[in-house]
Amino acid sequence: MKTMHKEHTLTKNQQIIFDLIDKSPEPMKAYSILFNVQKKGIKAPLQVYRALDKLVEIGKIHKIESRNAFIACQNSSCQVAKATAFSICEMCEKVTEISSAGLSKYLTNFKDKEGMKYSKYNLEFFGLCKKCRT
Amino acid sequence: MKTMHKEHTLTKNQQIIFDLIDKSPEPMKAYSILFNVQKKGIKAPLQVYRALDKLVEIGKIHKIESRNAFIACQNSSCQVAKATAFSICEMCEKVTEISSAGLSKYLTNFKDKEGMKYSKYNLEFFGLCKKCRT
DNA sequence: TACATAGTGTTATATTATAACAATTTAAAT
DNA sequence: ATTTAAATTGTTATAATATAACACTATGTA
Repeated sequence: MKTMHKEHTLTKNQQIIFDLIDKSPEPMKAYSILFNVQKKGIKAPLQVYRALDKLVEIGKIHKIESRNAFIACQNSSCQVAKATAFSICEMCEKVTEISSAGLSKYLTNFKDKEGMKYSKYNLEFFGLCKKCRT
Repeated sequence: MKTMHKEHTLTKNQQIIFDLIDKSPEPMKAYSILFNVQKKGIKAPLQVYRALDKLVEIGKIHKIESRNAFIACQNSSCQVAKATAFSICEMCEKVTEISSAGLSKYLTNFKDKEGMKYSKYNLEFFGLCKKCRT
């Protein structure tokens, strides 16, 4: 078997939208995506949101909740985990996905006061990126 | 000195909106807040959003980003920290603020690949609450 | 083939949030 | 007490984000 993950063959709309997000250096907002794919025949918000929903579901992209924006996954394990962490620069809005085994181990093993553990989480760190700090 | 924190005396609108959120057993959405305070003379979305912005800024409430909803702070240290963590039940939408010294210590000491540390973060855990698990 | 599931295209609308501007209140500093 | 700056308010309008509903089409699989 080549892989453990189901191969999600993307549909036309999903592929168009994924390609756009994937080559963007920064998170993209839904209506900016819409504007950019109109020449490819995707004309309505719902077409964009449906593709975004699916891409998020299968882990190809993530939503940056505090920014209502979408970024391509940098980390193959997200296809199964739904456990995400990002650093966000409050000056230039640069977003970087964090893939730290230590962090994810700590968070998946974290127990709340009732002893409950969580395999799904989203963590957003805020600060100034290297460039903006200098 | 009684306290280290500046006392933010809330204005009328801020107090009305804080009281409403504080006595709500669940996170409240902006337009639900608006509906509930109209009898008190707050008539426009902007009046609500302005109060919400201020209350978030001074740490009296927090925004649950994945739900676009607001919850009163359960944890006095938020007035200074802006470092928040929540558990969210995906079934009943119950939200609980997590205050764990261990977790906050781990996260504020966490270093990314470039050695960068972050004092501001927001973490949302997802799962099923005690009630919904049974 | 036939059936179920997922995806599409479309119109309309719901929900969340901010812009701009004039007036008023508050805090603090003379 | 008076002046001044900063914050808050009230208001109208509008921007930005997201979903409902419905008819139709494509795809995978039994």
